[in-house]
Amino acid sequence: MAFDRIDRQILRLLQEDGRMTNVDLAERVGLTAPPCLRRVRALEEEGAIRGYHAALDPVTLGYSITVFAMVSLRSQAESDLAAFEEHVRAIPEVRECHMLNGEIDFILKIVATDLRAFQELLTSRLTAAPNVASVKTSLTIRTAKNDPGIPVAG
Amino acid sequence: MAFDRIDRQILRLLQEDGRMTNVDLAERVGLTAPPCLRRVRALEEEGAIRGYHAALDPVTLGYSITVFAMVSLRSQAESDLAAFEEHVRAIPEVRECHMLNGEIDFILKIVATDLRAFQELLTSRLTAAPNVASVKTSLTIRTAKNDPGIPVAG
DNA sequence: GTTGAAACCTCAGATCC
DNA sequence: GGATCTGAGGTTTCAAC
Repeated sequence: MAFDRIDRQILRLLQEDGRMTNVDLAERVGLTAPPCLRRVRALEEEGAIRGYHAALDPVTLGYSITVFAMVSLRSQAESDLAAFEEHVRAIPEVRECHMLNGEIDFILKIVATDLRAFQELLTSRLTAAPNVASVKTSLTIRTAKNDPGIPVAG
Repeated sequence: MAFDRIDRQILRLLQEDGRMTNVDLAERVGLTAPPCLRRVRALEEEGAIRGYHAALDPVTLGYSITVFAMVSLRSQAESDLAAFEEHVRAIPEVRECHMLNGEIDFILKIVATDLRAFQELLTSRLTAAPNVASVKTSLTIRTAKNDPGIPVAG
């Protein structure tokens, strides 16, 4: 999987605007439509492009709260780690769950409609989960940067 | 801005698949194409839909490292907070920067191609930034869940 | 093996009801 | 919200480099 300059341009442009038409995209990268479309399909099949998503505005849709939760478990046996991951995967308000090195085991990004809903989620579904030793939460005051994806040169 | 059941369906479907054609979308929500397109345009103009993005695979594109950095500043005066935000906004590897309540001032999500590149970024551009008191970093071992966006009923 | 040209067919967008 | 229409874009086929 080696990406040439045109592939990287395609990836960068589609990361910026996922609904760009193929003819626009082709023009921007200096190709005609058919070879451009073939490259896009190839990038999708190779897994370089995982999907396309509309970015919704949380606040407009009623999700005014974003919280980061640092979770430590009592047991770090693989089966216990996996069980916790499975548990949070089923909670729609938990959008991200990353296992970390160091003192804390997981960091979670959680969204909620308001503080009350978050407290309810925290106490009844997170702190109360099996094997959870401690949960430290931090409310997001404001978000200065929130770019999905990764840097792409080209 | 009140969203009815069809609006929420549209939002949910476009969050799942941002390249769905309007005719597909219309069929799924039980409308014909023109009114469906009018709703989508309205949702875009109201700001409920902020944009569309291809989700790229970090590992395939050479970004094998994801790190969370907890940053504390020496001064929390608004001008100093804003200066720090401006500083990290210009670093492409810093994808997210959220101001938090509590002991730490900011949490950053950072991607890097490898550990060496991350260490370089950390020491030369983050720890060395003006007004930074401490930076604690945690490497992501694995990511159990990473859903962009928010829960949408419908 | 990848590009480009042409054909076809579906979709987006505008208009009107 | 739905029906109709037109022009534009997506997609396939095939020839050429």
